[in-house]
Amino acid sequence: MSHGWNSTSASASGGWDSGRASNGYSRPDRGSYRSYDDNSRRDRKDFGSHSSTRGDSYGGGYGGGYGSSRGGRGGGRFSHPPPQELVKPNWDVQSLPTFEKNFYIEHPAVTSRSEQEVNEYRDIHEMTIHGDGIPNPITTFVEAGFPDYVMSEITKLGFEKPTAIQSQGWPMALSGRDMVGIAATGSGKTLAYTLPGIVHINAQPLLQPGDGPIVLILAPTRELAVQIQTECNKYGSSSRIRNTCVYGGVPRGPQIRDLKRGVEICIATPGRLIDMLQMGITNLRRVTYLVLDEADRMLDMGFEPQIRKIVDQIRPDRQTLMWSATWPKEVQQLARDFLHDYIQVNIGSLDLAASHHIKQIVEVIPEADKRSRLSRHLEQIMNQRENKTIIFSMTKRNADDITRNLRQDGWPALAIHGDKSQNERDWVIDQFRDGKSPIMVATDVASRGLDIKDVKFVINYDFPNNVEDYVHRIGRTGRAGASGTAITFFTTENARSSKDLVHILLEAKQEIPQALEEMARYNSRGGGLGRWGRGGRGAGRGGGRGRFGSSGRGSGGRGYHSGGYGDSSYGSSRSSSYGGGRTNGGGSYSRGDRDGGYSRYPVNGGGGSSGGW
DNA sequence: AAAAAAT
Repeated sequence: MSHGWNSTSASASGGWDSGRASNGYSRPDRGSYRSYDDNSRRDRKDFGSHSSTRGDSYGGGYGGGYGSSRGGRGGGRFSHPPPQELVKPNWDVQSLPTFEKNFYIEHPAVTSRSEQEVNEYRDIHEMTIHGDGIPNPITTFVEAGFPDYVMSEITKLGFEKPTAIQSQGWPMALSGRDMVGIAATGSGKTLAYTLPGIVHINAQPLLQPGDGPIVLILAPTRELAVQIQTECNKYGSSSRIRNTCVYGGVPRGPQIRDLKRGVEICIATPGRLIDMLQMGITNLRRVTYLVLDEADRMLDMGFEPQIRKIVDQIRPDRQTLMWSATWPKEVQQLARDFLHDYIQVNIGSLDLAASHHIKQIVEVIPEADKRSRLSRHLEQIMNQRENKTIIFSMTKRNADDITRNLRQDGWPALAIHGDKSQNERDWVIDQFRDGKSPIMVATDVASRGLDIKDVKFVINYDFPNNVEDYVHRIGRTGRAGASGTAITFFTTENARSSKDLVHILLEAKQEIPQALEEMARYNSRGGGLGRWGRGGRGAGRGGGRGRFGSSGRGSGGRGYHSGGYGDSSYGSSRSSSYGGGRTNGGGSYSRGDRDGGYSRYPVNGGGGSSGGW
């Protein structure tokens, strides 16, 4: 192919053969990846300035056969050849340049830890591991042995301890092994793979003209991709690691410019990346660290063909890290196809609602009552100090309708869904994240992966199509061990999900409204555990239950107090007192002054927030 | 019947 895909022609065009010696890079002894830190940073800085003067000077260096058609303008906007189908290269691993991927030097404190101590630590953090040769978890940042420039960022951000997924995931990832991590978003997953990624990058040859990224991170939604980029920016900047985020819905230009200038990290949603590859804007020949984030979601969204197409373009001896919130057999298959001899860590019980700290309230009501019921809930919620709320609807249209109604009623609500421009989507997320607008109405675009702090309430205005989505939606609250409340409107239309929902509530030891129980009893669909626990999707515990978690820890003991867990407000009394005609818990909210911002909400809970329910 | 994602 003209792409120079086979390694011979690739190295001829300079893409592969970036020769360490020639660019001044030399890897220090295996002693520690800490020690080459200074050296490589200096190099990167130098390169940085070189890169900024690049202009159109190295146009000819890459793209093989494309050179001539680009009319001599390096970044020419209209000079790309027509897209070409991607062909899977005939990988000959032997002839590819070698690369380093094992950087892990175990800290003495970690080495000296007894097996019992390690097991105890894993136990406390609800961690299960699968596979051979899994390194011990680290328990402090120091034990992870990150280079100083990473450490200083960690210190700067004021984290105290690694999260569970980080403490086990870092040594696994740093050791160069392929790995699977099963953990909810918000568990610190992003850092669990980006920091080792940065270490990986700093051990690779410096960027040469025409090089693609070293680290590729694939994510299912644009919002998630942006979220990941934000993390990368925090830690990559001090080591001059460049990244770009490639996703649809926004102009290609800036992304093309970034890719052509060269990046170490590329975060992408599949479609736009394939677009870029087909246009020959970049290539994946240099990728040696591949991350598939939210793998279950990507499969749910039908991305499998695209993912395969992309992964085909990456050398097979790469390091691959796959992350997922669940472990259904489709994801397992993907792991078998893309990973070699992988090791795995699961955090927490995969059982639903892994979230016993999320209070789940289900209200069986007629469709027509939803609107007024929502208002009442919001009156209560907005009286509280912490009141970030996501309202989920089934359709984009309904999301708009709900938002309009709320705004008419004076609530500061913003909507996000797939028909909004990317600009608006980003803006809405920002407003919501920063707490400038405490109510976000969303479709399932926001049901998974979004990691927004302090979401205290999730309201399922419409019940989702399936219980997996239900679980993911309610998982937007109660993040990182915080408390949260999910309120779900359930109508007779949803009866076919009643059994599944009852099962979830049972498992999470939540109250089950009688009406729901009856529906479940008379509704024959599914039988037994319904979709859950059949070993198929969702909880996907391979063979029945108990593979991770619920049989042992997780389900029973931890921290569930029937009643006043978390916020005092949603106490056990709510089901009886709620709806009894009370419309205003504390009296301080008054209707009618729309457009007044939301400063009218009491800022410190003074409005009697604990009275209502 | 719906949402997301490349246009």
